[in-house]
Amino acid sequence: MTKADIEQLIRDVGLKVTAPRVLVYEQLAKAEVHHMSAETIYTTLSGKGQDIGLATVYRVLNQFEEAGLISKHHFDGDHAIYELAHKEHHDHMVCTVCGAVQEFCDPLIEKQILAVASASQFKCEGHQFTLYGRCSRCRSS
Amino acid sequence: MTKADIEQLIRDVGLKVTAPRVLVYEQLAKAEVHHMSAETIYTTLSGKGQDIGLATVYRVLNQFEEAGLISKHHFDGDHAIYELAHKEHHDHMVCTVCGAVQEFCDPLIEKQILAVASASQFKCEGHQFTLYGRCSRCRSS
DNA sequence: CTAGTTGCAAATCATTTGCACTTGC
DNA sequence: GCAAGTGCAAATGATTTGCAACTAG
Repeated sequence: MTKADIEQLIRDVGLKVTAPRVLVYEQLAKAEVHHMSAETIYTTLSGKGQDIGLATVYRVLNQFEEAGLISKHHFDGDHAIYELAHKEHHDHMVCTVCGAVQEFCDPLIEKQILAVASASQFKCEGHQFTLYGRCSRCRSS
Repeated sequence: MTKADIEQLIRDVGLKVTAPRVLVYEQLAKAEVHHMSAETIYTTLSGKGQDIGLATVYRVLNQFEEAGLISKHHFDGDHAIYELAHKEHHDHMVCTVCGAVQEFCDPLIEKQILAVASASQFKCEGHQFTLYGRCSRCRSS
């Protein structure tokens, strides 16, 4: 995804194209770290010499979330984690040792969710499903 | 469950039996509201004229959680919700309108979790699974 | 008696907001 | 030019902690 693509995306959701917005989006788009906290995004950008404020990072993230560009998760009780919104739904496996986040999607589970909800007359509008444990790299430690 | 049972439970996990501890446990054991926040527990007890501090409620809840007597959830990003620890594992459906919490347990989903984890060489140690939507009472509103 | 508990107030921590200044269009 | 966006500092809200007074065993 080029910088021009990002700018267009921001324009498309009705926001002005500004340096902080492009920077935050680029950061989240970077392959290695799809899942980041506001603080991490801020310190990473700030560390690269970018003149950006933490409050702005939070504001931009909230605007992006409202616009549907990104999604927000609360894997632990503390800070929120953000990721670019994918088209396809997916859930997460979070490593309690190294903090790595892997995505997965299981059709059988998705199907069962509907069954469970309808059995309780519950109108399900969304769900949050996270597995906690040790990723392949941290299994032995 | 009698007051004596509660006192014994507290003693069993190695804590002194004190008024705040018994009060908090009793409150969580009350049938109607199995899921409560620290703040709610505090105001409820406090409103009944009990001399208890909010900080103590938090401390007691944390001690109970460490002792395995209760479990803690983060249904939204904000305040934590506590409930007595049941023997059987279960997940939750949270009503986004009235805040009601229903429990459910689906063996098929539990089974799939293991399958998904092992497919990714992930050593699953726990999970958090919450459905958000409208409960039967709030479906129409 | 004395280590564990408590209540209160002050301290944290993540996140939000007020405000004067700056910038996109 | 002006509304929208920004940085900073101060405000917030949930939770934690320091500390002197209190109580269970």
